[in-house]
Amino acid sequence: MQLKVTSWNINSVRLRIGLVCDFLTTHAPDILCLQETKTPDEQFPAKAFQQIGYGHLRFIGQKGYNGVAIVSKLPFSDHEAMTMCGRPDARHMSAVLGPGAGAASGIAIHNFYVPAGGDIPDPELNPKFAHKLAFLDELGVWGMTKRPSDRPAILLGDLNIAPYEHDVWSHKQLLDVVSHTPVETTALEALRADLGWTDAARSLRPEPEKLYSWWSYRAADWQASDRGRRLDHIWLSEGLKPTLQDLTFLREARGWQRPSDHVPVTVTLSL
DNA sequence: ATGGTTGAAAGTCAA
Repeated sequence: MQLKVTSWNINSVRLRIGLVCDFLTTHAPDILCLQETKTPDEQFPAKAFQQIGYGHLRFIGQKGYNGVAIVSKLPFSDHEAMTMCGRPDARHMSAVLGPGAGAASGIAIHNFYVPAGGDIPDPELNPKFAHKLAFLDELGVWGMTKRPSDRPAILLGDLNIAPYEHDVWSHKQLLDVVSHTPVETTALEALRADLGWTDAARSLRPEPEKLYSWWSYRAADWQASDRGRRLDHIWLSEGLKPTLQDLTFLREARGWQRPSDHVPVTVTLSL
């Protein structure tokens, strides 16, 4: 079977439920992982997903900030929302595909929303940046000590870091801009490599090709200036690496009516 | 060096 999984920072799932449903009916991933849903659980638009064939939902949200969701055609056997950095931030949701998911059963999906980190790249001066670095530390500790290593897994989400030179429009100009500073990029790369994850995007489309998943709302013309960054990632555990068939950044989604500033990133696995 | 836009929310904070 083929398994299609999408990660998308939606920047309010209620505001963009129409776009999300259009995306699902057109591209039909088996699983969609959302970040920045900005929606308390009692207001999550579950029915809209259920009506178009996505009957298996796991979400955790807050009023106005953060929030993650896993929306799936395939059933789960288990799920968990980890509390990160001791805060009620709703920045993680995981689910394990259930026995009814065919060859995909047993695969764990980990959906993360890493803190953006504010503007000043100094943990002494900026508590948001300190929080981001602490979150990355905790992610590394979780990967080393808590994640079952015998279970195939996909780690994805808005990691808010563009790790490589060609993950940003100008490596030199962004070296002191939060999302591309050496302290962040080395921390992310270390925890990815040390834990044996494969970066799906760079596995199929290596540097120096430019790859972006986010373009600022502040650009006068995002398409013309094309000052993007690759902040959204899909990582595969060792065993899933040979199953990777395809990867797509849906750049056109940035040009939709009232778009998110992030576009959907999708992998297709052949199981 | 600064400003530019968006969302949730109802003045500002976060991104």
